[in-house]
Amino acid sequence: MSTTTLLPLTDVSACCAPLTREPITATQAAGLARSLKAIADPTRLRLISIVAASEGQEACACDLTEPVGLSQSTVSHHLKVLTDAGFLSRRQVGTWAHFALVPGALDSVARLLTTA
Amino acid sequence: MSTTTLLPLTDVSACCAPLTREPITATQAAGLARSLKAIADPTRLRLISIVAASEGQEACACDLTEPVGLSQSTVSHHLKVLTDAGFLSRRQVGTWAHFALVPGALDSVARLLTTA
DNA sequence: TCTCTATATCGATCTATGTCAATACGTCGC
DNA sequence: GCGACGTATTGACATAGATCGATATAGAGA
Repeated sequence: MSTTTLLPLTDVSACCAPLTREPITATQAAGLARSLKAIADPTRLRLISIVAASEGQEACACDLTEPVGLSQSTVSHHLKVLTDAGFLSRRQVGTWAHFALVPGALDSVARLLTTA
Repeated sequence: MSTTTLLPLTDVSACCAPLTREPITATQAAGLARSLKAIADPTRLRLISIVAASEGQEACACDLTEPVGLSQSTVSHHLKVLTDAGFLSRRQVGTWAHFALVPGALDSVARLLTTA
């Protein structure tokens, strides 16, 4: 797995009709499910939340391990999942890795779930 | 497992601050993750979509098995997951089971993901 | 009551995933 | 170049979850 260079969020937002307008296709469902799976984890939600609440909606990886109370490798894995899914972006600054919220990524998912 | 009488969506919507305002607690993250896990599945998204697009946003279970192309027991299981999570409601009509969208359930999740 | 039909539950299996320890990779300062 | 440090990757393990066939349950009708 891992290096799947896919742009799930792009696909998802390309689909225009909200979930509740008309039956979605299997392909659309798979795409949206992939995005939702990426954020359907307590740790990843907390990571997103911490990043989002940081200065400039960006945080160093070194500041993310301690708050969630998991090992460094596990946090790194979660950050990769979120980055691959298009919710976070990664910026390398010397030895440090900075993660930032991708603007609109969460919103495009939220929009698909909105019935109104 | 199974008969866990919990009201995840109520808990979730009780939490007011959106995900990106300030770091959410582990408990809040767990609750939201549980709701998201319930809809982070292609089949369940399709079931929701079919129900939502039906007359009165309600559909008979008998009409849900064929469209998703899975066994009856699997579809029944998915419907139970969605019902337990508070996204669908179940109404018994004789032998038939009718499932309907719970108004506002998807929206309350969507609202938590919205950054604006 | 008996049977048919619709739905739910059970048991089993296979896959996906969260987690960690250990290790590899890359960058910085000396 | 070398060692220290931050991060990513690998391998292993345990648990959760998706799926199915078989069975149980329950209501409808004859």
